[in-house]
Amino acid sequence: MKDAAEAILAVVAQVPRGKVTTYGAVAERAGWPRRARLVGRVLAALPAGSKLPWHRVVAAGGRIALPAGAPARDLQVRRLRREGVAAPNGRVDLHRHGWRSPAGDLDRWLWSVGDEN
DNA sequence: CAAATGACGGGGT
DNA sequence: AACCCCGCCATTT
Repeated sequence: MKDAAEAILAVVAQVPRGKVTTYGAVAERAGWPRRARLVGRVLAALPAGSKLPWHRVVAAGGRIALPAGAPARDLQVRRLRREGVAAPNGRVDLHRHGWRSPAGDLDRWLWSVGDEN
């Protein structure tokens, strides 16, 4: 599973400031569809002073996944806030801050490939 | 070895 | 919107 962790961390590292993505989306982009939980475990194992923007990863629907009361949760919310991403009620608006990979969307790609007919 | 446990997700009530 | 339930699966009990 070590390779998976590597791919996941690589994806998280790409999430730009002021944008957020979801566990499921990260898993998908990392090449491990439906393994959102794995993403959660990998991030949970992150060393204390990691430089990765783990705070830009939220649960489906924009929910902050960390349990209420967890110190890391507050840190995440503060960091997001500092980047201009508000999280009222422990929620971020994905329509507004959701990360759309720059012009390389998977759906778009799937459509443009099979048009050689 | 069986059961519980999550930084998850989606569908149903 | 708030829950509940179930599928998911490596780890921990």
